[in-house]
Amino acid sequence: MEWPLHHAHPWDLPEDQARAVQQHLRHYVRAEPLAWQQVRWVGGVDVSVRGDQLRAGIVVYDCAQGRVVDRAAAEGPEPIPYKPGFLSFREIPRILDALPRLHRRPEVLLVDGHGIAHPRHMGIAAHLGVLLDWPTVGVAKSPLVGHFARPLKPERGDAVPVLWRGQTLGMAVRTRTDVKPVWVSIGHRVTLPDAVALVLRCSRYRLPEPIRAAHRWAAQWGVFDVPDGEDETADERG
DNA sequence: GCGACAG
DNA sequence: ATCTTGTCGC
Repeated sequence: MEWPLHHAHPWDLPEDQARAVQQHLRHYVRAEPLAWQQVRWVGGVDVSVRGDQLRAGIVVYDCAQGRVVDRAAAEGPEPIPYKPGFLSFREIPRILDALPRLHRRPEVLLVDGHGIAHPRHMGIAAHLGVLLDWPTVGVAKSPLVGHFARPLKPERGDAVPVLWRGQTLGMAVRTRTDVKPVWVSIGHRVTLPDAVALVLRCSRYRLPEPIRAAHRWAAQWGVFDVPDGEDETADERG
């Protein structure tokens, strides 16, 4: 399955050039409505680390059936060490390796990490979205920049704007009562309210099901194929 | 200058 | 991210 790249660029860049790439790409982010009520196939993207190796795991979660219907993975050496603000340069290359191995095209991708809630508005979800020109949402487990507009209520469903330098960059969302919130921000081609609604719709626990599944799948080293009999034949018979 | 800092 | 047992609570 093809995933054409837009605004492609090198990945092995010194920090100042990586920063320049981010400053450039931020201008291509678009906020568009996404009919989240009608979305059926939601992608989950995550990367796991083992020693000096990275493994990207991508799943396609069928909201109608409530299960994973496709998955793909890719492994490779650690490109650069982790540096706050430059996560995408470390993880996206492996994600791009895994994507073409999918059989099913997700309508939107939920990415483990921030979208535009980033010092230069170029968190991993925004970066991936612009490269693919495909809808993406960032779902992070901890903040990178910004502060709450008001305290967050303990009940599932509450959400507060995350403000930074006079702008709303995302929302802290309580996906489960009495559990630490997640930080949701747009990646590309979605609006913030739609992103929050979608995240809530596919969350049973703290993290959305597609990301939970991608997390488990990314940690399953050495396997790259789809789960047996889960997708190919059904896809061909449409 | 100092502290903070997704995964 | 990863290294890791038990433990508290629904």
